[in-house]
Amino acid sequence: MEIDARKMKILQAIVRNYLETGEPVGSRTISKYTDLNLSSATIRNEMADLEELGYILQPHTSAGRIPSDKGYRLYVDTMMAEKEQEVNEMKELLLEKEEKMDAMLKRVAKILANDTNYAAMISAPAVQGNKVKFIQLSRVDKHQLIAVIMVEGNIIKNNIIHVNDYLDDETILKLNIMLNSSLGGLSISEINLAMIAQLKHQAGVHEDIISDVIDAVADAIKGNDEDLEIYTSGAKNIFRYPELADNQKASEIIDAFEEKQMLSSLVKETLTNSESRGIQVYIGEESPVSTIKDCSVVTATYELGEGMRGTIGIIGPKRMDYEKVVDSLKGLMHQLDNLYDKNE
Amino acid sequence: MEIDARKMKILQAIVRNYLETGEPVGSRTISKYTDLNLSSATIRNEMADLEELGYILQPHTSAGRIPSDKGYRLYVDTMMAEKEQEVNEMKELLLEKEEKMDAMLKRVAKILANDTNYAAMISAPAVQGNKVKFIQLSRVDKHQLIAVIMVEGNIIKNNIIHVNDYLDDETILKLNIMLNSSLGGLSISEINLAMIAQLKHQAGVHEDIISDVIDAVADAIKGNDEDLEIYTSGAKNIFRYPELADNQKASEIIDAFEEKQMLSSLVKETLTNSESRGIQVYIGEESPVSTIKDCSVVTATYELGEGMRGTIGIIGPKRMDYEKVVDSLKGLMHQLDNLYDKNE
DNA sequence: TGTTAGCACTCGGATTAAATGAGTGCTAAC
DNA sequence: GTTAGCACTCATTTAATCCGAGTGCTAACA
Repeated sequence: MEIDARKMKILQAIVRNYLETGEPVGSRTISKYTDLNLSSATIRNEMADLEELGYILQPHTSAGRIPSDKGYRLYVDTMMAEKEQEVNEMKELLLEKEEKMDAMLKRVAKILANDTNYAAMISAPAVQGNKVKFIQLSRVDKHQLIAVIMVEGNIIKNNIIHVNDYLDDETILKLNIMLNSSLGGLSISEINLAMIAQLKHQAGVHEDIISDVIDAVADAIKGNDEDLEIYTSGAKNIFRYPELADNQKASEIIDAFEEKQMLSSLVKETLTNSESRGIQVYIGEESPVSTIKDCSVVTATYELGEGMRGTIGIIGPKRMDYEKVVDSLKGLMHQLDNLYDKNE
Repeated sequence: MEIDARKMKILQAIVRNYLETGEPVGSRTISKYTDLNLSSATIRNEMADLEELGYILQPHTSAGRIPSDKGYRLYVDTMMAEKEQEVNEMKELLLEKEEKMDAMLKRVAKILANDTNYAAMISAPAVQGNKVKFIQLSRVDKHQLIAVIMVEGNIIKNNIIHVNDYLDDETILKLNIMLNSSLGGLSISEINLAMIAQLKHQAGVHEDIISDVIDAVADAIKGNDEDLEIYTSGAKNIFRYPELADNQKASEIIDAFEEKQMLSSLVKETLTNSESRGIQVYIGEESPVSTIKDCSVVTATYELGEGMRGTIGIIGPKRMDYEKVVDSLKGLMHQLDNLYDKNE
């Protein structure tokens, strides 16, 4: 058996209705809901077929039908296809340039959560492949140096380096010149072992320090994989949806939101999956994070200049308003792009 | 009517029993629970008195009694008095020196939450009154300077300063010397307007920059009041306690945990209240944060070297195991102190 | 005067039973 | 292929009932 146009229409009606109400939907409802002008009996026949095909299911005998993951998937896919061309004009979110990246990200998450009534997360742009803009080594006191490293996108890292021997001003100056001239403008992938060996050689007796500095640089450029910074907002929104609000489930979801590294697998998956910059939808079990398998996740990849990519995500019940969420995310992606242009 | 020794013992028994079970406790239970050897009838009489005094209350007629906020308060106060001298030996929490302050704090919160089965929060040490250890201005490119400020306790702040005119190396060097010699070793309270005016005067045409740097320094030393950094862990633990786990309450508590600035009033209150370094208990409505008025909060102030004080807190149901929590916090405070000594 | 046994009474929560009604599958007629 | 009709199912709602923990009060006791 194949799914035909009419079945598709009925499926869509079922999904839409279920998104609204959260209640299983019956044949009579659908027969009034659609413009098909079919009796409930006919709908019932079609629904039986749809069930056999696995797109919908019955929570129990004599209840209406709800969409299965597969049903949601089909719905989302066709909806996304329709949205493909559509240039989206959403209301301006008033994103202004803010000095601090983290404050901005927190704000974005908050706006998104408020706007959609779902939970929102955003990952700080990973600076993978980013280029070194500025390096400086300074002496704080006898045994402490501080390394300041700035990479493209004005992200700054500091590392404290402990040294045994006192370094005089001249040596430090030399090291600084050396570091900047050899590493400035390079990205992590361009800094290879040969170069490091060369640097160490040049540094002579100070090769330990160079090695520490290089580590710091590497750290700054690649951004530690594990502690991808993730900001969240609106976790409390899950309590709006009874199907997520029972203790067991809520507890798991809240935990995922608090121990943010659980979400990082989601971010990673999104970043690798997205060819350039797509919107992705994970429905229920499809999600890489097992503790939120009763939720759906809609993610978007944003790009702040070359190479600086991050992920925005909306997490809500499976019956989330995919259409609205996709719109919101698209609008936001757009704005983040603009923001970067203005920033430069 | 006054509360006498026997009433006190009965109140303690009621509180303890309620902490364990979470159920209202009746006279019969208490008559067996205590070593007073009194019949339930006698206990009933005493309980009627305790109720009249406001230490306990009945959720409804023909239910047992539960402690009122006032009852908890009395219980906690007497318990704390007993603990006053007691030097506490708790199991080592394996706190090791970690390079990054924030990672350490997150870990402490996590340990605490796991250890107690309540929710935990910790605020980063506020650097109030801290002294400037090192200031450096460097040129990143034509129009960008970066100011690196390190204060005691190795906390580093970076500020990017935009300038219109190009500053040559010599000027920057001069500014650096000037800044370090005039501000080094001073705390915010010691940097006054006269000094700033003097600095600006010295800087001549570059007074704008000085002004920016001073701002950055002020920022670094005092740490912005609003964004006290707060780390939390174990929010999901609230679901262990049915009296907190209903949608409405859980939602509010979770929100407070996510929008951490709500907790900052708690931190501030704690820091100002604590003469030197006490443990404080806020029961129910006593808490400065209204959204967690169904919880109790136990806070401790820790000190990492002079002037760097932060707050650790445990948030749980009113029937929390105050004794254990106070012990845990005391142990942790102790360890944080040690940590600092080792760090230096 | 303080303590205790006994008893009637209260009331929330659990248990059970019945009623309700939304929704289904199937059949037969159009 | 569509539809009306009907018997059947079953989660949910409502009402009725029971149960028992716990109380307050009184009278007797030490």
